[in-house]
Amino acid sequence: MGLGRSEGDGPVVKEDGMVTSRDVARLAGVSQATVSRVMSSAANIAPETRLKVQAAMETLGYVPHAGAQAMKTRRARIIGVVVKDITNPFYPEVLDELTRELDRAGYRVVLWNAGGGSHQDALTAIRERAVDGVIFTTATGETVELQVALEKKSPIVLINRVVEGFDADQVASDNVAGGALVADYLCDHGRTQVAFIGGLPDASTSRDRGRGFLDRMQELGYPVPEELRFQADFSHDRAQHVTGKLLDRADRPRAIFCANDYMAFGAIDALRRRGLSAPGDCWVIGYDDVDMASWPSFDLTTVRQPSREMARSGARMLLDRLVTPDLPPRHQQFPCKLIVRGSTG
Amino acid sequence: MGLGRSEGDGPVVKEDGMVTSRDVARLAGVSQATVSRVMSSAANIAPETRLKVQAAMETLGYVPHAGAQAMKTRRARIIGVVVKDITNPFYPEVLDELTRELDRAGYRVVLWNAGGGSHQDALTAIRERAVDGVIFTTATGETVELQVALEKKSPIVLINRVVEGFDADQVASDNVAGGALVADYLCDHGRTQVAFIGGLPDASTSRDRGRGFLDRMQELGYPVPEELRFQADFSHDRAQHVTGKLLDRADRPRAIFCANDYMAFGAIDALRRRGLSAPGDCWVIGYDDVDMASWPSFDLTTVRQPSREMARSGARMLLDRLVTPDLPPRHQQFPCKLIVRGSTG
DNA sequence: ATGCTTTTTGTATACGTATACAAAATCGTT
DNA sequence: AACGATTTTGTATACGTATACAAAAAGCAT
Repeated sequence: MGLGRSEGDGPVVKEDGMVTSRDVARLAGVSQATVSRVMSSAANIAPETRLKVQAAMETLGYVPHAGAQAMKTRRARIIGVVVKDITNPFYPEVLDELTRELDRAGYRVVLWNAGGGSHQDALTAIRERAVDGVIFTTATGETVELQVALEKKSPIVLINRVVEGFDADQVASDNVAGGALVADYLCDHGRTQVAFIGGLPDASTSRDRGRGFLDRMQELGYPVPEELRFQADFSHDRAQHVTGKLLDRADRPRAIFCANDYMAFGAIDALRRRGLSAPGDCWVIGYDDVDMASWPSFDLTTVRQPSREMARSGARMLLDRLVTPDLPPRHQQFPCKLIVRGSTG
Repeated sequence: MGLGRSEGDGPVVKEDGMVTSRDVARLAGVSQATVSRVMSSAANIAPETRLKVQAAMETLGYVPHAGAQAMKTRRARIIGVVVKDITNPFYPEVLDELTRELDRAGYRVVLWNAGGGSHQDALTAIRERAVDGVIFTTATGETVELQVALEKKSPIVLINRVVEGFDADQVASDNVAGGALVADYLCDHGRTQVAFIGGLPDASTSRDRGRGFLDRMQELGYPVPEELRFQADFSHDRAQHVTGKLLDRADRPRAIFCANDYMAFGAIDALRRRGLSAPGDCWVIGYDDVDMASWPSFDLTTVRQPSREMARSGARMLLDRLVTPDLPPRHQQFPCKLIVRGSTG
């Protein structure tokens, strides 16, 4: 074993600015392998060697190359998160929680927002080993691609929206029960002529909330007629527009249930635009209980789903799966709760 | 050159699932280098070879390994974006635009949200070559670290918040002028006893908007007394709280200017909580003109800054810099415009 | 056909790190 | 002091891709 520097005496810093473990080795007078071992700290290293190496890393400002590490370790330490409309305040809350949880676990987060190709690109990113796994918050009809990905054992978790019969980890709230809660509440208060504004027809959230609500209304003897059911793509503006048309009808409904809060805000805005208000002229109920729902400006009655908890749980499922790929898929469902506020009653 | 397969005849798919360019080469009966050339399409390739290779890629489902590519090309094709509070609706709008623009350019986006270490970790990510550059939307006092990073020629762009004397690309709106606009408007309408709610004292946006506003009020002969100036950390809740205290005073101010819309919503909420309203009991003015500001529920008078355009511009600056690292730093400033709505006048 | 230029392809290597294996150093025991 | 066990370190190589260089093939004019 050499007595002096094992790694020769080249320039310590190249014009490129990149400092490699070899540079550190050279300065510390050890082999590159030893530097690597100091980094992964676990190994057997003589205390003085460790100090020498750490000093060299310090002076050179060594930072390992993420790509090289990813190649060797087969882990990128990056998680992808797919979202469809980050402008809907529900998603920032979920993202807030996801970034915190993943950050805590030492992962970075790649964000896909909107863009038709988001879901597909996220799956590609897994195959490129650019990300270790992906959390989908807005899965819908792309079941085929997802299925293919699953068969390749891609670590995937669905949160919020869920795909039936899809054998991956999934986290959702009990949307059917949540929808039913709303029906019960409205009927209890004698509001039986009501409208429903759904989101996207192929989103499980919208479907289940609608089903739970509409089925229960029917059970209770007050079926919601077709002409009082709408789809507004989870968009504030479309919900506002739809509600506007509803309000212009001769037989104005006495309550509107929206499949999420964001659309409920649109409904309230439609009322306000006409000089009307909730609950005076029409009750409005949302779903999610985003922070804004509790603001005095909206004071929205809504079904609370534990969004942040769901996010955390989804993140942890994914992290678990990265450690133990053969874990049986888990489907987790959180209970919901009706939060009564000023937009009703 | 060899007649048969140049890459031997190992297994075509390993248990790992990873398909490498070597596997493709083997199947297509060419060398790994040729596969690589087909990928980078630019090179000289015989049409039939290209087809053979493409077919092989297709059947094997080849996707290049991001880490390996990053290592060779010294480009990760990832851009970092740092945000402080994604829950503030201003940032989702900026993010929406950034993700679109960067996606279009073939870049993925790593998001840092909150967390004291965000800024620092983003800089580390550059040195790890995990990202090619970073867009900071919430730069404040970490000037030293930024300066160090800059000296290492790290591609950095600041948008929204800006750091004086910092020689990197920066995109902002003319916040001083914007603040002055508000002062002019209020005085024009005889509202001279006014309060100011700032964000964070070390955020350029808050500082400049405050300065523009307060200086102009003074110039016009209506200095805003110290006890009507507040800091509410750009938070809805704190602004609501501060406004509450303002409203409880004997000499209630006749208008409140908030350094961003999010806080203005808090101010409006404070009014509503007390059964008061804008503009009846107190005018409220915000800054940013986020989508929500135009919702009937808020109908907020505000200073519009072209947030989305700023985001796009910042993204392009960064992309330019990646191509031409020695570009002289550009400071871009967008003009602002007062948007008068129902919360005043 | 011959010799030339141009296109196409293969060989070899580098990027920066992690790790299996072997060599060296250290330690403890007798 | 000598030997074996243990700790520490170095050597060599692999991860998957891109590319400089050289070799082969193809094209073209004579």
